[in-house]
Amino acid sequence: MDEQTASTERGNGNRKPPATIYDIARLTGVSASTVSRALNKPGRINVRTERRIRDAAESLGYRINPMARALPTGRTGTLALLVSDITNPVYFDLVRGAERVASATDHTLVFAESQESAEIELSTAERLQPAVDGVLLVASRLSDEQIFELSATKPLVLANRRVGEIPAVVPDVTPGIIEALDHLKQLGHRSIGYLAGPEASWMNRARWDALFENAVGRGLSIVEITAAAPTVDGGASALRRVVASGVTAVITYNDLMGLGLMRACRAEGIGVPERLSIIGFDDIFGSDLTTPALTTIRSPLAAIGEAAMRRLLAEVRDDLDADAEPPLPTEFVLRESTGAPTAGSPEA
Amino acid sequence: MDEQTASTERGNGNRKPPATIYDIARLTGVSASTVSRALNKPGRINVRTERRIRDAAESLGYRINPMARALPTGRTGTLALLVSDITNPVYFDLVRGAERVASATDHTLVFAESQESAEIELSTAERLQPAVDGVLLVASRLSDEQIFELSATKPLVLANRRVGEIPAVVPDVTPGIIEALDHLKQLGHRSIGYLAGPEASWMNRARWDALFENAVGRGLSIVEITAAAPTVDGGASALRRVVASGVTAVITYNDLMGLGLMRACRAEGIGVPERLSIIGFDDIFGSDLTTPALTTIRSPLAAIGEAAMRRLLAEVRDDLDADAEPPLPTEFVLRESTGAPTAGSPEA
DNA sequence: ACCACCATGGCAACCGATTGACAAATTCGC
DNA sequence: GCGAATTTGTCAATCGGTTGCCATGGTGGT
Repeated sequence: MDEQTASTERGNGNRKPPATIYDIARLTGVSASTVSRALNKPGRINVRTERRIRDAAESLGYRINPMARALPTGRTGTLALLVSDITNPVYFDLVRGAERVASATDHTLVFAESQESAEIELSTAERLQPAVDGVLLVASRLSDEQIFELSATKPLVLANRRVGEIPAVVPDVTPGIIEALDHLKQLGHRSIGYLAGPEASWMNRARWDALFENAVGRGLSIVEITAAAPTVDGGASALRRVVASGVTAVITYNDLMGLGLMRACRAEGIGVPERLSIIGFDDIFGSDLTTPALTTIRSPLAAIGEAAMRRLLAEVRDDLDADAEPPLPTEFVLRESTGAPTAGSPEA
Repeated sequence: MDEQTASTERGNGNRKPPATIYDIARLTGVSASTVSRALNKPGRINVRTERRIRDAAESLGYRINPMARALPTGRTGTLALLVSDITNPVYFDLVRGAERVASATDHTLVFAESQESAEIELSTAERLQPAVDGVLLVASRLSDEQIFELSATKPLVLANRRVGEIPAVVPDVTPGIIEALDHLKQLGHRSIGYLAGPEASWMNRARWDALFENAVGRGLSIVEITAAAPTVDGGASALRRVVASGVTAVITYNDLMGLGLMRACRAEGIGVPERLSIIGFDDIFGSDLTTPALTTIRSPLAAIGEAAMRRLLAEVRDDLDADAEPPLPTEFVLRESTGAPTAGSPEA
């Protein structure tokens, strides 16, 4: 006794089934294959016939069924973008740049987050892979092996991480860091702290390494300070350790932590930049809205998103050129959260 | 004779074609249809056979091909989410809530932005529709007719907008607004401004209407002030008009504009909240990081995203219940950008 | 006139999975 | 022990497009 029969009677209502190439074929009196060619292989079919077919398609409101097309061709026309945390403003511009390139090339972007969990990241990537032509992993937390395996199945590109020979797009952190260090040195700072990001983050390593290298070269002392999480709260709760370390300036793994640190300073009555100079990383939305506005090292996020997506498209198309990647330098953005240390000359 | 070891010869290299149910069938000595049933219809197949098949699938690293499945069934297992602007932090939590529900039900979320253009929104929606089971339109800028048409093709749900009988999830703006107005009245404000959002925004209308209704009922005077854009810059550039209007407090269409207004005040030396009280809308990321921190009317964005996605899933499944939607009240969040007007009692 | 050649359109075999109909094998009732 | 009921698994059609190959007819060169 199943009432299943009257499926579309009530409720959701009456949706007209979408038109197919067979409908167009019937309407114009040609075969389906002719319709298919008229629509995709310009020139292959007589212009007048093609016109008729296009008109018929138009009048029927025809939209190609991407699934049906994907089956024989193997191309889905969609690309996946995986980030660790959507609510992290760092990815805004990156996502946006990627989206721009994707839609400019008539690709659909599927987007997912891994909630900072390597496990979720892996299962999500695996779930997505069969449905897309390629995957863009942003700041992946996976192990090198896992990434290699994923990359063996479908085209894969990394952003803000490097693994073996797998195509990757990463900014050059050095320029911004050099500027920042020079700036701090010139202000009179001698001892600098780095409020570190997640262990598993490749970018965290890259930043620390560049920082270390260049600080030492300039005769500045530098210490790594650990934090609970690369978030506002993580930055805030690290203040005690920062103070205890005795540094006069801190560079944080990202702006979120810088902002958190600043907030904690305010709560504790520690003047920024009088008693502590703070420099963030990334230049996310909002870092120029605080008081004082956050000095930071900007990553060219939109450009990274675009470049990574272009690289992925090349990979999908199996283009063998794609070498002319322009460099993506970071840039020091001077705002208000840095100043001379208290031991130096007093404010004018 | 397994030369498989040489995984990455050159270039993109040699990707092994993914396993199909036919591979499993061959390996286990049954037919493809048996494999299909073993994997999807628990109980339909002998348990021992099913076991063998599942093991074989596992060992081959089998992943179902969503395209191939979608063809006969008509179900793609993916849902589309369309927002006007990804870089608008307002959508963060909403997107996240939606994503959570989608992945909890094993659905893939496709995500796109319309860059505040109705035209792009329409074409994107049309492009996405054939590839998904349903569409979630957030704060759509389309006309009612266009939305009706889209909704005639596939299941569609609206968030932050209402059109006819189309399923929609919108917060109840009134509670937060009442609290905000009471708060301002109590501080001594008599004349309030509303810095308006986009003409085409349904939510802008809804907020203004509720504001107007309740302000009048409280004996407060209220004026609508237009702004160029619902952004930080739009808010900043509206400061002159705000000042000219003579109001002592402003409620802005969203936090972005509130933040912009605050920034402009700072640049002009206008004290907040001493000379102007500012209340935003939404409680986006960053609104508690400024100085002063922005008082705002919070929308339950994550809950909206979740509810909307649940509604969409019900729609897709053709569930006929789905009436028990809990209300989604806004909430007043008191921070530091509001205070007594200068004409009132001086600060203690 | 003869033939090569090109433009045009149709036929049919896929792509990978689903599912109704049915055959073979097994179990059960009496 | 015989037919009936129930499992268990196979066949073949189908979803909507794509594409290699072939058939047809017209054109032009010599």
